[in-house]
Amino acid sequence: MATKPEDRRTVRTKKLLRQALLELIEEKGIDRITVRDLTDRAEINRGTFYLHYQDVPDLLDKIKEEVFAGLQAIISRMYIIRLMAETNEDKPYEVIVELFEYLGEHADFFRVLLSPKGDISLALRIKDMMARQMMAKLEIWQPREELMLVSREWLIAYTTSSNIGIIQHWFASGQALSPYEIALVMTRLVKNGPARSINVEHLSPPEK
Amino acid sequence: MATKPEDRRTVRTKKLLRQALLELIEEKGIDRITVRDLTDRAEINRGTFYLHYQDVPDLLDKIKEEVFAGLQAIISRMYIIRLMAETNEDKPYEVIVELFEYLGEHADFFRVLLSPKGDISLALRIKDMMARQMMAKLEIWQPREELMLVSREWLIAYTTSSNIGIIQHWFASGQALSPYEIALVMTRLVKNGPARSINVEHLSPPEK
DNA sequence: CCATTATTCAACACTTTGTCGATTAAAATG
DNA sequence: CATTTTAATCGACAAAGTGTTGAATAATGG
Repeated sequence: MATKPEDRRTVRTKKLLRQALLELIEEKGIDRITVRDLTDRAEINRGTFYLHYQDVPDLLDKIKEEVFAGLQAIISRMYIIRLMAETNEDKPYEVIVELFEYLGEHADFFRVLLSPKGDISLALRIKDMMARQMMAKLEIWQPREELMLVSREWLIAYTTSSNIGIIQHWFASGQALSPYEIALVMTRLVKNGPARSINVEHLSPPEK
Repeated sequence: MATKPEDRRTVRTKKLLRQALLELIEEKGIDRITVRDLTDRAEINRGTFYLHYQDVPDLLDKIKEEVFAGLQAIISRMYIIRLMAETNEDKPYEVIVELFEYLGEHADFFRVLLSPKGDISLALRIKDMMARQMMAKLEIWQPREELMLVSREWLIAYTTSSNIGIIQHWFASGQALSPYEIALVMTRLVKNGPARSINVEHLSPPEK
C-alpha cells in the first residue's frame, strides 16, 4: 500500500473536502449536499473538486475506504463465539475494547456517518464484515447447526445488528462511557442475553 | 381521522407516485431520484407533482406516515419484557407474529425502504417506537436499575436494534420464513440470548 | 347538466452539474 | 536557486433539474 507521497496541495484539498463533507452531513444530511456547498465550505474552486472526485457519493466512498482497512483488521481478530462460550469472568473481551478505541479515534467520522443523518451503507458494511467473520468461525465451532436454537443465519443477523446498535448508541450518547466500560456492557449483553440482563428473579410486575 | 374522501384523480396520482418512488428507490437508491424521474415513471405531468408534494423527501415522508400508524398500534401492545420474563413454552410471542404479519402486508414498502438502498430514518423511527415502549414498561417492571447487569439505556439500544436487524434480514431473505416461524426465532433469541442459542455445551472448538 | 377541481401544457428564471482551455501559483527536483 | 512539473484557479459553456405561473383541458361529484 506504499503509494507515492501526494503533493502537499492535494493533501490539503482532500483534507478540506473531508472536513467540509462531515460538517455538511451533520447540518443538512447526506442528501441535499451539492458540490458547490462543499467547495464553498472548503474554500476551494469548484473545478478542483472534479480533479479528485467524480461526485459527492464518490468523495464519501473514498473517505470511507480510509477507515475500513483499520476496521477490518480489528474485526478479523474478533471471535464473538469465543466471547460467548469461553470468557466467564466479568471482564470485557479485549478485542471489543480495541474496537471501541479505534472507533473513538475516528469519532469525527463515525459519529456523523452512523447518525440518523448519516449513511446507511456504512453500518451495513460493518455488519457485513462482522457477519462474514462470524459465519466462518461458527461453521467450525458449531458444525451441527441442528443443535442450535436458531440457525446460523438468524443468530448472525441478530448479533451483528445488536452490536451495531450499541455502537450507534455509544456515539449518540456522546461517547458517555469509556471504551472499556462500553465493551463490558457489550460483553455482558452478548454472554447473558437481554432477558437475563434485566434480572428476572427480582422483577416487580405491576399486578400479578 | 375520517377526512373528506379524496377525488379519484388525486388518489390515482398519489398511487402512481408511490409506486414509481418504490421502484426507483430499488433501482437507483433513495438519493439520485429527481422529480422528473418520478413523473416520467408515473406518467403524469411534472407540475402535478408539486400540487401534492413539496419535493421528493416530502413524498417519502407522506408515504411513511401511512404505515406508521398501524405499526405504532402493534408496537404499543408489545411487552418485550413479558416476552423475556414470562413466556416459558417454546411458542412465539403473539404480538410479534402480528408484527410480522403487518410487515408482510406492506412488504412492497418495507422491503425497499429497509434495504441498503432505502431510508435509514425509517429503521430509526421504528427503533424509537420500540425504545419508548420498552423504557416505559421497564421502569415499572424493574424499577431498581442497579439490579440489572447493564443499565436500561444499553439494554434497550441492544434489544431494539437486534429486533430491527431480524426484520431487515427477514426482508433481505425474501421473507423466507412465515410470520409464525420468524417470530419464533426472535422469541428464542430474546429469551435465551445469542450465547446460549449456539448450544455451548456441544461446541467443537478446533483445538482445545 | 353544470360547477368544481385536478391535470396538463408551455414558459419562466434560477441553480446545479460536469467539462474545458487558458492562466496562475505552488511544489518537487536536481 | 532555477527549472520543470503539476495543482489550483478562473470564466465560460451546454445540459439538466428546480419550483412556479397562468391559461387551457379534462375528469369528477352533486
